[in-house]
Amino acid sequence: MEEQEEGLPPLSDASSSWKSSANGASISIASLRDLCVGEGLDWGLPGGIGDGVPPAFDLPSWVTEEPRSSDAAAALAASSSSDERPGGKPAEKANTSAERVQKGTRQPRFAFMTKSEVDHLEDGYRWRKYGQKVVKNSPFPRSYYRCTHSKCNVKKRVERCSQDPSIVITTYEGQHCHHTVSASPRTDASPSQQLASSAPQICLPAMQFHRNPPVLPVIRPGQVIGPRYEERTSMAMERTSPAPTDEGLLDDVVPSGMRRT
DNA sequence: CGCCTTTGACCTGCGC
DNA sequence: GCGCAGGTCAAAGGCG
Repeated sequence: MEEQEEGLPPLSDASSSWKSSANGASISIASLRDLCVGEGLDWGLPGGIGDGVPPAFDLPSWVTEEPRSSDAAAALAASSSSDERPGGKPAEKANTSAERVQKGTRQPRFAFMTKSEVDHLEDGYRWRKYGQKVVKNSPFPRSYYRCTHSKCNVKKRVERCSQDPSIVITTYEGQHCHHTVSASPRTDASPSQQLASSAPQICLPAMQFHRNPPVLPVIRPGQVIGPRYEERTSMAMERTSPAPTDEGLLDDVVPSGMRRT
């Protein structure tokens, strides 16, 4: 993953975020490509959906479709090798590493950086927490969620940035096979009402970026992103001038009924 | 009662 | 082969 440093844009203008009108949480998006660098976190933000930030480099193909390298394949395979083992019984797991890799590489993954005090961000879908793990070099546990939709195997991981506890990192993996949250019997509110009443909110099932992936400038480790972004945005999920290519994207990922305009 | 979170155990991959 | 780390399972308990 050494080549990731090539062609990276200056950091100063590389931002894209939304700010929650409810609690001021600012939301950014990063690529898993950046998440995978581990210790030397290079947090990417999609300039393509920022406020006028020009695309600086193209996403590697593996971010959205397949790994482009063995490292990426391994990373993806390792994290998603059990995607298709309902019940998690060993006998149901892929029998060979090749099979596991093949299964594991099909899930597009994207990450959001969110400046928020709450860990689990309402994004329009319903999630069930299935695990929590303390990760190395981070004082904060990582939580694992799965979409509650019966036929949807989208997962997401939520963790706090060890360098800035105010930042929540949400990594989506997979692609929703349904459009939006199915109203829970437990809640009286409609999905849009749930969205409207909960915050911070992100309405970007990021895996749908695979059709129109954003480009990702990078934030250096330790760089504080929150306040600066908050200065740049005013409303949650509201963008005054989406990039032309994002209009369709926004339409795709944020059902019109869910959008707050 | 159904859904959710919590949490310890287990599995797998990887590096040494 | 062993240990570590990440990811997942599943039982137990809580909550509305």
